[in-house]
Amino acid sequence: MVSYARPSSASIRDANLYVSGLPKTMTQKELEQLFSQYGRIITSRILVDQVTGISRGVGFIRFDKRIEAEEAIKGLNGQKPPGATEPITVKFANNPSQKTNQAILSQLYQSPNRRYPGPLAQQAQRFRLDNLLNMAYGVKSRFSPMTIDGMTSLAGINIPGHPGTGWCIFVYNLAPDADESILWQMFGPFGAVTNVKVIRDFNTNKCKGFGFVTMTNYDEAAMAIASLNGYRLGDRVLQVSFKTNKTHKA
DNA sequence: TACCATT
Repeated sequence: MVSYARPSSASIRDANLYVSGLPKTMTQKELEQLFSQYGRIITSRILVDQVTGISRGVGFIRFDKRIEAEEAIKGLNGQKPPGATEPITVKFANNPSQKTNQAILSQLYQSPNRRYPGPLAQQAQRFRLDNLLNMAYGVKSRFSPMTIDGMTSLAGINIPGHPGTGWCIFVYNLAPDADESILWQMFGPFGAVTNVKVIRDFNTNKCKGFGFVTMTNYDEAAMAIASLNGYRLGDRVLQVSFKTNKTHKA
Protein backbone atom coordinates (compact mmCIF):
# COMPACT_ATOMS: atom_id res chain seq x y z
CA MET A 1 0.00 0.00 0.00
CA VAL A 2 1.49 3.29 -1.02
CA SER A 3 0.46 6.50 0.57
CA TYR A 4 -0.60 9.13 -1.84
CA ALA A 5 0.19 12.73 -1.28
CA ARG A 6 -2.88 14.74 -0.43
CA PRO A 7 -3.52 17.89 -2.37
CA SER A 8 -2.58 21.01 -0.49
CA SER A 9 -5.37 23.46 -0.80
CA ALA A 10 -7.10 25.84 1.53
CA SER A 11 -9.99 23.46 2.06
CA ILE A 12 -7.83 20.79 3.71
CA ARG A 13 -5.28 23.01 5.37
CA ASP A 14 -5.37 23.45 9.12
CA ALA A 15 -7.79 20.60 9.61
CA ASN A 16 -5.76 19.25 12.49
CA LEU A 17 -7.24 19.35 15.99
CA TYR A 18 -5.68 19.20 19.41
CA VAL A 19 -7.83 17.56 22.06
CA SER A 20 -7.18 17.71 25.80
CA GLY A 21 -9.01 16.61 28.91
CA LEU A 22 -9.69 13.17 27.51
CA PRO A 23 -10.53 10.39 29.96
CA LYS A 24 -7.37 8.40 30.58
CA THR A 25 -9.26 5.27 29.66
CA MET A 26 -10.32 6.47 26.24
CA THR A 27 -8.78 4.52 23.38
CA GLN A 28 -7.76 5.82 20.00
CA LYS A 29 -10.67 3.93 18.49
CA GLU A 30 -13.11 5.55 20.88
CA LEU A 31 -11.60 8.92 20.13
CA GLU A 32 -12.13 8.38 16.43
CA GLN A 33 -15.68 7.20 17.01
CA LEU A 34 -16.41 10.38 18.90
CA PHE A 35 -15.07 12.62 16.14
CA SER A 36 -16.09 10.60 13.09
CA GLN A 37 -19.60 12.06 13.18
CA TYR A 38 -18.12 15.33 11.95
CA GLY A 39 -16.22 14.06 8.95
CA ARG A 40 -13.51 11.86 7.54
CA ILE A 41 -10.60 11.36 9.88
CA ILE A 42 -7.20 11.16 8.24
CA THR A 43 -5.11 10.46 11.30
CA SER A 44 -5.59 10.29 15.03
CA ARG A 45 -3.32 9.96 18.01
CA ILE A 46 -3.45 9.78 21.77
CA LEU A 47 -0.29 10.82 23.58
CA VAL A 48 0.86 8.42 26.26
CA ASP A 49 3.36 8.52 29.08
CA GLN A 50 6.57 7.00 27.82
CA VAL A 51 7.16 5.01 30.96
CA THR A 52 3.72 3.77 31.95
CA GLY A 53 2.04 3.76 28.56
CA ILE A 54 -0.94 5.43 30.20
CA SER A 55 -2.81 8.09 28.23
CA ARG A 56 -1.82 11.65 29.00
CA GLY A 57 -5.36 12.70 28.23
CA VAL A 58 -4.42 14.64 25.12
CA GLY A 59 -4.47 13.74 21.47
CA PHE A 60 -4.89 14.80 17.87
CA ILE A 61 -7.49 14.38 15.18
CA ARG A 62 -6.77 15.34 11.61
CA PHE A 63 -9.83 15.71 9.43
CA ASP A 64 -9.97 15.60 5.68
CA LYS A 65 -11.34 19.09 5.47
CA ARG A 66 -11.09 22.27 7.43
CA ILE A 67 -14.85 22.65 7.64
CA GLU A 68 -15.11 19.25 9.30
CA ALA A 69 -12.63 20.29 11.96
CA GLU A 70 -14.53 23.51 12.54
CA GLU A 71 -17.76 21.60 13.03
CA ALA A 72 -16.08 19.19 15.41
CA ILE A 73 -14.90 22.10 17.54
CA LYS A 74 -18.40 23.53 17.62
CA GLY A 75 -19.89 20.18 18.52
CA LEU A 76 -17.35 18.78 20.95
CA ASN A 77 -15.36 21.55 22.60
CA GLY A 78 -16.43 21.83 26.21
CA GLN A 79 -18.59 18.73 25.95
CA LYS A 80 -18.36 15.54 27.97
CA PRO A 81 -17.75 12.40 25.94
CA PRO A 82 -20.14 9.52 26.76
CA GLY A 83 -19.33 8.27 30.23
CA ALA A 84 -16.82 11.01 30.94
CA THR A 85 -16.98 13.16 34.04
CA GLU A 86 -15.02 16.10 32.69
CA PRO A 87 -15.48 18.12 29.50
CA ILE A 88 -12.86 17.98 26.79
CA THR A 89 -11.15 20.86 25.06
CA VAL A 90 -11.05 20.80 21.27
CA LYS A 91 -9.07 23.39 19.33
CA PHE A 92 -6.91 23.69 16.27
CA ALA A 93 -3.47 22.24 16.83
CA ASN A 94 -0.39 24.40 16.83
CA ASN A 95 2.12 23.95 14.08
CA PRO A 96 4.68 21.44 15.27
CA SER A 97 8.35 22.44 15.30
CA GLN A 98 8.86 26.02 16.44
CA LYS A 99 7.90 25.66 20.03
CA THR A 100 9.86 22.65 21.20
CA ASN A 101 13.10 24.15 20.03
CA GLN A 102 12.65 27.09 22.34
CA ALA A 103 12.73 24.85 25.37
CA ILE A 104 15.78 23.03 24.09
CA LEU A 105 17.59 26.27 23.41
CA SER A 106 16.63 27.49 26.84
CA GLN A 107 17.98 24.30 28.31
CA LEU A 108 21.23 24.49 26.40
CA TYR A 109 22.07 28.11 26.86
CA GLN A 110 20.61 28.91 30.25
CA SER A 111 22.89 26.33 31.83
CA PRO A 112 20.68 25.55 34.84
CA ASN A 113 23.63 25.00 37.14
CA ARG A 114 26.05 27.61 38.36
CA ARG A 115 23.82 30.53 37.50
CA TYR A 116 22.73 31.09 41.00
CA PRO A 117 25.60 31.69 43.32
CA GLY A 118 24.08 32.53 46.65
CA PRO A 119 21.79 30.96 49.18
CA LEU A 120 19.99 28.63 46.81
CA ALA A 121 23.08 27.10 45.31
CA GLN A 122 24.56 26.78 48.76
CA GLN A 123 21.55 24.86 49.94
CA ALA A 124 21.80 22.63 46.90
CA GLN A 125 25.48 22.04 47.58
CA ARG A 126 24.67 21.26 51.16
CA PHE A 127 22.13 18.76 50.03
CA ARG A 128 24.40 17.02 47.56
CA LEU A 129 27.04 16.70 50.22
CA ASP A 130 24.37 15.26 52.44
CA ASN A 131 23.54 12.68 49.81
CA LEU A 132 27.16 11.69 49.42
CA LEU A 133 27.45 11.21 53.15
CA ASN A 134 24.34 9.13 53.07
CA MET A 135 25.61 6.89 50.31
CA ALA A 136 29.06 6.57 51.77
CA TYR A 137 28.21 6.10 55.41
CA GLY A 138 24.53 5.35 55.58
CA VAL A 139 23.93 8.63 57.31
CA LYS A 140 20.30 9.63 57.11
CA SER A 141 19.37 13.20 57.87
CA ARG A 142 16.32 15.39 57.57
CA PHE A 143 17.46 16.31 54.10
CA SER A 144 17.28 12.76 52.85
CA PRO A 145 13.81 11.28 53.13
CA MET A 146 14.93 7.89 51.84
CA THR A 147 11.76 6.30 53.13
CA ILE A 148 10.10 7.31 49.88
CA ASP A 149 12.41 5.13 47.84
CA GLY A 150 10.19 2.11 48.17
CA MET A 151 7.46 4.06 46.43
CA THR A 152 9.44 5.33 43.49
CA SER A 153 9.61 1.88 41.95
CA LEU A 154 5.85 1.39 42.02
CA ALA A 155 5.22 3.45 38.89
CA GLY A 156 3.79 6.00 41.30
CA ILE A 157 0.42 6.49 39.69
CA ASN A 158 -1.23 7.77 42.84
CA ILE A 159 1.70 9.58 44.35
CA PRO A 160 1.18 13.34 44.29
CA GLY A 161 3.35 15.03 41.73
CA HIS A 162 4.64 11.81 40.23
CA PRO A 163 3.67 11.21 36.60
CA GLY A 164 5.84 8.14 36.09
CA THR A 165 8.76 9.88 34.51
CA GLY A 166 9.65 12.25 37.30
CA TRP A 167 8.28 14.38 40.10
CA CYS A 168 6.04 17.17 38.93
CA ILE A 169 6.20 20.39 40.92
CA PHE A 170 3.57 23.13 40.85
CA VAL A 171 4.88 26.67 41.04
CA TYR A 172 2.40 29.41 41.78
CA ASN A 173 2.57 33.21 41.74
CA LEU A 174 4.91 33.69 38.81
CA ALA A 175 4.88 37.14 37.24
CA PRO A 176 3.05 37.73 33.93
CA ASP A 177 6.37 38.05 32.11
CA ALA A 178 7.94 34.98 33.70
CA ASP A 179 9.53 32.55 31.29
CA GLU A 180 11.02 29.08 31.29
CA SER A 181 14.54 30.27 32.00
CA ILE A 182 13.65 31.47 35.48
CA LEU A 183 12.39 28.00 36.34
CA TRP A 184 15.57 26.38 35.06
CA GLN A 185 17.60 28.86 37.08
CA MET A 186 15.66 28.34 40.28
CA PHE A 187 15.33 24.57 40.21
CA GLY A 188 18.47 23.53 38.35
CA PRO A 189 20.80 23.96 41.32
CA PHE A 190 18.82 21.40 43.30
CA GLY A 191 19.32 18.53 40.91
CA ALA A 192 18.15 16.91 37.70
CA VAL A 193 15.42 18.92 36.01
CA THR A 194 13.92 17.28 32.95
CA ASN A 195 11.19 19.75 32.03
CA VAL A 196 9.89 23.18 32.87
CA LYS A 197 6.71 24.85 31.68
CA VAL A 198 5.24 28.28 32.12
CA ILE A 199 1.51 28.34 31.53
CA ARG A 200 0.49 31.26 29.40
CA ASP A 201 -2.71 32.82 28.18
CA PHE A 202 -3.17 31.82 24.57
CA ASN A 203 -4.07 35.31 23.40
CA THR A 204 -1.86 37.58 25.47
CA ASN A 205 1.02 35.10 25.79
CA LYS A 206 1.41 36.32 29.36
CA CYS A 207 2.07 33.88 32.14
CA LYS A 208 -1.12 32.92 33.97
CA GLY A 209 0.71 32.94 37.27
CA PHE A 210 1.84 29.36 37.45
CA GLY A 211 4.05 26.74 35.94
CA PHE A 212 5.44 23.25 36.34
CA VAL A 213 8.84 21.74 36.88
CA THR A 214 9.65 18.06 36.53
CA MET A 215 12.55 16.68 38.52
CA THR A 216 13.95 13.17 38.26
CA ASN A 217 14.76 12.44 41.88
CA TYR A 218 12.41 12.68 44.81
CA ASP A 219 14.95 13.94 47.29
CA GLU A 220 16.13 16.73 45.04
CA ALA A 221 12.54 17.72 44.27
CA ALA A 222 11.69 17.74 47.97
CA MET A 223 14.72 19.90 48.69
CA ALA A 224 13.78 22.33 45.94
CA ILE A 225 10.24 22.59 47.29
CA ALA A 226 11.39 23.06 50.86
CA SER A 227 13.79 25.75 49.75
CA LEU A 228 11.73 27.57 47.15
CA ASN A 229 8.28 27.54 48.72
CA GLY A 230 7.86 31.03 50.12
CA TYR A 231 10.82 32.27 48.12
CA ARG A 232 10.55 35.91 47.14
CA LEU A 233 11.00 36.34 43.41
CA GLY A 234 10.96 40.02 42.59
CA ASP A 235 7.98 41.38 44.47
CA ARG A 236 6.14 38.05 44.64
CA VAL A 237 6.21 35.21 47.13
CA LEU A 238 6.19 31.87 45.37
CA GLN A 239 4.16 28.88 46.44
CA VAL A 240 5.88 25.66 45.50
CA SER A 241 4.55 22.15 46.05
CA PHE A 242 4.15 18.79 44.42
CA LYS A 243 1.49 18.95 41.76
CA THR A 244 -1.96 17.65 42.59
CA ASN A 245 -4.62 16.51 40.15
CA LYS A 246 -7.68 18.43 41.19
CA THR A 247 -8.41 22.03 40.43
CA HIS A 248 -7.98 24.32 43.35
CA LYS A 249 -10.98 24.37 45.66
CA ALA A 250 -11.83 26.79 48.43
C1' DT B 1 -5.57 34.34 36.37
C1' DA B 2 -4.10 27.78 41.75
C1' DC B 3 -2.62 22.45 38.91
C1' DC B 4 0.39 21.39 31.85
C1' DA B 5 0.28 18.16 28.42
C1' DT B 6 0.85 20.32 20.87
C1' DT B 7 2.15 14.44 17.06
